Amino acid sequence: MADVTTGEKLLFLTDEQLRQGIEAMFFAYRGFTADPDRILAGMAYGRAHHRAIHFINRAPGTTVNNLLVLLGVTKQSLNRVLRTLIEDGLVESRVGMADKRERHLYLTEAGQELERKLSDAQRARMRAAYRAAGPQAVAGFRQVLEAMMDTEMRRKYHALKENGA
Amino acid sequence: MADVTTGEKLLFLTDEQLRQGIEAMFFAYRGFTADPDRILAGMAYGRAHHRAIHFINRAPGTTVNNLLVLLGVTKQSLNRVLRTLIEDGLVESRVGMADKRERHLYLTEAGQELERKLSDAQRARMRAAYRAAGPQAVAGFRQVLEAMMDTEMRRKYHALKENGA
DNA sequence: TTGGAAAGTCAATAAGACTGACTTAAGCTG
DNA sequence: CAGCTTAAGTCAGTCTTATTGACTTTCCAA
Repeated sequence: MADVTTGEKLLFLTDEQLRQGIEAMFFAYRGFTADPDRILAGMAYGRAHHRAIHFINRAPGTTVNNLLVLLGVTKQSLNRVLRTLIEDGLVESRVGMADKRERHLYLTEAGQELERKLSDAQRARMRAAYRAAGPQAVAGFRQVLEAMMDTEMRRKYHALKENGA
Repeated sequence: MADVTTGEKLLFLTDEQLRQGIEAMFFAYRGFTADPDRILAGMAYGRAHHRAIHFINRAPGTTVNNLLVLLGVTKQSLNRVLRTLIEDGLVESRVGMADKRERHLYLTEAGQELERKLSDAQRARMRAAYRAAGPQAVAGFRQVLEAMMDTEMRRKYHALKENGA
């Protein structure tokens, strides 16, 4: 019976429990993106723009290459998004001081305003979920999510936390 | 100071904490979909096919309309995916007994085999994350995810659980 | 000074989604 | 029975986000 691990652990590692976790992730992620998606639907922007804006706000001065890796997209993909954001005056691209090949990205006033609008909506939902579930649940939530990341992404996640802390 | 809620709750409801939660969701979801995506990349299928297969397996005999709402896509979108799956012999579509307008969807042997392959990979990651985080964390994880869903989706999530339990 | 890295661009392609319009078949209801 | 509604399926066109591949410009560094 207790061939793999303790009885307590066996209880929640059944296929059924794991499937429920998978479905919870699926449905929750839909909720997670729903509010920003709604806001962006009106403008000429999509989820890709939101992600770029989020991470530029989070790590101001980040380079294009940095952002590329963080978002997990190709240069060409990001460039299209970035170009419209720069043209529309939401993002500023400054030539690097030390290395002039690099471009450092910053949100303009207008960019920060949109960022606030988007993240306000997303944080409101997050806050409600956190409140409903309680502090202990939140700690567990964070632990499981972190364990679910690829090693490389976990590294980047922590790097961002240092930044914002 | 304690104007909104208790001190204990204030601690983890700072903007910074919420932002970290948002980023954790983003990075974890990437990990969550990475394994099935890799498997499907070789074949002519994508994430949309995976989702259809998952839910048909989960609720065998479900109707097209049911699946539509569950996945949150349009009829035309689902139909393209479903058509290829039926053509390739992974999904079977049976005319309804009670209502002949309805089509009930089932996985064939081949469909079940692919489902197993995909969900094995996804469950392996889930299992590893659950093990690493521990039982208490898992309970919290589930609570927060559930609180994050839209009401309608939470209803559907519970309906599926009844089904599979 | 030359090789390689960072950024940017052009072109072609694909998956996955959308709207809108329309057909077919079948159920329901007055 | 006639007529409205519902479930499914299809055709056509569009959009966003992503891809690969090829190429240029700029510039750092050995």
